Amino acid sequence: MARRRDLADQQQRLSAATWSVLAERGLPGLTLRAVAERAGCTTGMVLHTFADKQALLVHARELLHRRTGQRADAAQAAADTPRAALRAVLWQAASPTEEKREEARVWVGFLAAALADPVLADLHRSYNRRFVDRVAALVAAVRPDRPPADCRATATSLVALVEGLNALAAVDPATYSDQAQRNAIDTALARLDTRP
Amino acid sequence: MARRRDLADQQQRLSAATWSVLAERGLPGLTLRAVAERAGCTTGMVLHTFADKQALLVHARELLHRRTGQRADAAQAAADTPRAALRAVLWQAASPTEEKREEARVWVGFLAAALADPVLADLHRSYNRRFVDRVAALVAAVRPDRPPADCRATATSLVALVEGLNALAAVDPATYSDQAQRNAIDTALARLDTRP
DNA sequence: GCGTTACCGTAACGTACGCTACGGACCGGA
DNA sequence: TCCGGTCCGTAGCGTACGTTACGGTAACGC
Repeated sequence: MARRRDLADQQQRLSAATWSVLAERGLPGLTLRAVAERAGCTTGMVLHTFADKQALLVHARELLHRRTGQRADAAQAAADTPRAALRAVLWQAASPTEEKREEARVWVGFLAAALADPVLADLHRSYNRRFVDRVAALVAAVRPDRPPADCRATATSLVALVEGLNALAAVDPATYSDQAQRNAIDTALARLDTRP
Repeated sequence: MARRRDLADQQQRLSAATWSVLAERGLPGLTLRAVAERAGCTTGMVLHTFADKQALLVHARELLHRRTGQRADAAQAAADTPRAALRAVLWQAASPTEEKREEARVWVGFLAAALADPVLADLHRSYNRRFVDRVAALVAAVRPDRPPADCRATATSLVALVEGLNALAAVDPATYSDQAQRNAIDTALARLDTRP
């Protein structure tokens, strides 16, 4: 036996480097060389940690999901009412900080990549549906009187609104300012009260 | 003098080929060779018509805007009331047909490209703001009693919802079915009645 | 009809990509 | 201390990209 490495740690660091490059240079700028440079190693090490570029992409996509999922968990747990939880989850999905704008850019990059990569498309669908499920459960908690199908429709609509705000704010933060985003979400949420 | 060519026609045909490749292979698959093959010519002709690849991209982006703009014009003109016009414009922006799904894919591609290309980012902002202006004017026509700032906020929210639906439906048409999209838009529009 | 000129196909250049083969470096065990 | 195996940096392969240079070709004016 000899030299042992922390595989998980390397994967995480390389995923973070991948993400950083994605956010900064966009999808076309995401090359193994750029990732290696950002991570402070060589392409050899990158391809010893991940079998190929697609494996790296998949792992970075999972990392993005984990980050947003954890933040959603935290927002949900910190709220004391279902209504506050729903609002907190949607607000955190919007992008008030620079860090989350970066996430939004990466998200858009992966969305575009999913259009041509079936594996990434599967991941996107899976993660997005999980997000819809989460929101639908919260909507059902806020309005237990509504049929589940209604809650699900409302949830898909809310998710589309939030992701649309995120995507548009990534390119035009002036038009889709933080305040505009929160305003849009709150207005959409107000419908939960006024309708039967 | 000698051989004259129809520059505008060539630009249009090459833009269409660019768009077709974009929709089918995504942004990474958009190469000058692929465009030339799709257009039935060579890369030499492509680069005699457009100075470089970016010029081709810019022209294709303008073409996308022109198509969606024309369809919005038609939808708006065919409606007899402001409310019907607003609904028609938003519905046509959503993607009920395969042709518009293609447009949605191209739109997502250009959105991602805009994250790394300042020129495309400028174009995106310009076109998107024009769309927001159009929707805001329609909202103001439906509810003349509301202050313009309110109409604009509602418009940005509606645009974010529509573009979010488009983007998500491009990758997951099962979850974001045509009916789900129209349902979401109509529900958002219903707010125009119920609120003061 | 013929020369001139605009036009475009051909071919290739330089670059950067994903990926691989190989050899040295490093570390745990004896 | 030395051995053996694991690990990773180096170098380079083949490919495909954007772009360019050049020569052939087709059309217009005279």
